[in-house]
Amino acid sequence: MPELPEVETVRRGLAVRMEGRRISRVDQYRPDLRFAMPERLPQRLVGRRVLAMGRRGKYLLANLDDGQVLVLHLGMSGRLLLRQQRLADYRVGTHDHLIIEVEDGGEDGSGSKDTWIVVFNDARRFGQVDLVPADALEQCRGIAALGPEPLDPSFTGAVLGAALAGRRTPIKAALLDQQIVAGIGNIYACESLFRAGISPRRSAATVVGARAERLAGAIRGVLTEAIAAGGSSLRDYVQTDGELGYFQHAWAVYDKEGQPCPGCSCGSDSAGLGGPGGPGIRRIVQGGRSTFYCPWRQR
DNA sequence: CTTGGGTCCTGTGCGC
DNA sequence: TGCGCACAGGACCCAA
Repeated sequence: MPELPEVETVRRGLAVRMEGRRISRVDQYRPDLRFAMPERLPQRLVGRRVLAMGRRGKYLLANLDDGQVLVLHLGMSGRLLLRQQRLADYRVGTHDHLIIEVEDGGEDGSGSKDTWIVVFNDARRFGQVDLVPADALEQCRGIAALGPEPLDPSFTGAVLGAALAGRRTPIKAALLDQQIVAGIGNIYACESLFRAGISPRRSAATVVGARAERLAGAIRGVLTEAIAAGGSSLRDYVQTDGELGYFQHAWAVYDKEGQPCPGCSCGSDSAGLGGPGGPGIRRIVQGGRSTFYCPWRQR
C-alpha cells in the first residue's frame, strides 16, 4: 500500500523529529524481514546523528553522520510509528521488528532531553532494512534498478516514452515496473492511467509522443495531489496514534468497481450517449493484480 | 533481452 | 457464530 506519496509523507514526518538528533538506542527483534537485516545493526546505529531524511522511489533514506545511509522499505504492510517517549517505556507490540530511539542534547536548557522513538512494524514482513555507504547507495539492492523519479523535472513524456519503447507488455504492468519509473504502485498506476485517459490494456510501446506526455503529466499530478492530501490530513504528518503516512484519499477508480465513472458518468442513470447505464468502473486482472478503469473514457 | 508466473507473509473480509 | 479460503500487494527469482 505505501507508494511514493505515502513514503514521502512518512519522510516528512520523520524529518521533523529525526534530523539533527542522535540515535541513542536501537532494539531489533528479529534478524530478517524480507532479507537479512545488516549484521550488528543496533551497534552500528547507536551514537550516529541523523543528518537528513531522503527518499528514492518507495525507499526511505536516513543519511547518517558517518557516511552511511539507513535504507528502509515498507513493503506492503510496513508502518512507522513516531512517539515522544523513551524506548525503555515502550511496550513492544506484535510485528514490531525494529525500534530506533533518537534524542537531542537537551539544548533547551531544561536539562531533560527530547526523546522520540520510531517503530518499524510490518505484519507481512515484505519490508527491507539496509545500511550502506552513501557512495555505494546506487548499488544497493532495490535502489540499483530504479528508474527516474516521477516528480523530478527530468521526468518528461519523452523520457517516459523512451523507457516504454519496444515494450509489448500492457501499459499498466509497465507502470508497476520500478525500472520504468520509480515509486508507482497498483493504486497510482490505475489513477494515473485514468487521468490520462489511457486504457490499462494498451501496449506500452504505443504510449509515445503526446500520449506519453499526457501520461507523464497525469503521474505528476496524481502523485503531487496525493502528497498534498497526506500533508493536509495529518497533523505534522502524524496521526493521533503516532502512525505516519497513511491517509484517506478520494480515488477516482481504484477499488471503485461497479461505481459510476467520475469522468464520463457512465455506469450511472444520467449517462448520456448510450442512454442510462454504460459500463462504469470495471475491474480486470493483469499480471495477477487488480486493475480498475473506465472502458469508455480510457482508450 | 523481455515477459510472465511463482513466491514470500499474515490480517481482513467474505460466503456458507 | 464459526470456519475456511481467496485476496491484498512490492519486488525478487527463475523459467521460457
